Amino acid sequence: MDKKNHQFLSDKTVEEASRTFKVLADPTRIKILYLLSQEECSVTHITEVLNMSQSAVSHQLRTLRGLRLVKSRRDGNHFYYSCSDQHVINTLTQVITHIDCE
Amino acid sequence: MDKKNHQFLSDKTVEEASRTFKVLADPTRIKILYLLSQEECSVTHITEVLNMSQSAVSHQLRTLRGLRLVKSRRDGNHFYYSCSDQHVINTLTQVITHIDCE
DNA sequence: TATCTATATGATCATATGTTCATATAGATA
DNA sequence: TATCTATATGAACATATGATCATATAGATA
Repeated sequence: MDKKNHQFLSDKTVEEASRTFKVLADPTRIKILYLLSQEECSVTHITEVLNMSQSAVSHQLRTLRGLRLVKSRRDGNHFYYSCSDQHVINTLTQVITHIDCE
Repeated sequence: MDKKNHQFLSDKTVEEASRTFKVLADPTRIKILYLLSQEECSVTHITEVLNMSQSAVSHQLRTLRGLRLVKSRRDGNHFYYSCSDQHVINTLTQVITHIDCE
């Protein structure tokens, strides 16, 4: 039971890290975030590009909004979404880059 | 439907990224990987440090082994585990560092 | 050799999560 | 104002996942 020079993680840190990775663990959210990292998009546009149901996209956007990873602005009947957490985007991009360069 | 200068992700890339993030999404695996990133550990040691059942730890190690994120060596009755995917460790460390510096 | 220790693993069960379906709503338009 | 369009959301359902329990196994030791 000798405690060495470890950096122990607090439960809070672990939970927060888990939360971050959980968001990125879903293929649909990966696609949405990657798309939004390149341009602001309306829900309809996301739906068309990803070839998904409007409902599924909206639900995922709600999740992402709840975690403050995306933000939206209204223009008439359209809502335009964009990324609002550069760190998460960086993490996503790094992993994708690493995968693609193999 | 105008396709702009997007980097589109292949399904394979998305799936692979998802797989990576899924592993890191579980608190138990975060703790195990972080511990192993600091020192090689026996299953018993992990079990004690993380205060978890031997079975739960073994199951997670099996998962991690299957994804080649950890490797093990035998010494008599003990199995010593260590990390074998530095990129995943880097990703984990970066996210944790970002969380802790806030 | 009988037993103990360290580890692995299959089955089961509860929980979490993502999609679909149906429906609600606000702004635009006829 | 009636209707259409874009988006949001609750309910229901199927699937995935992690922990536990019971048990198996190989090496160490009495």
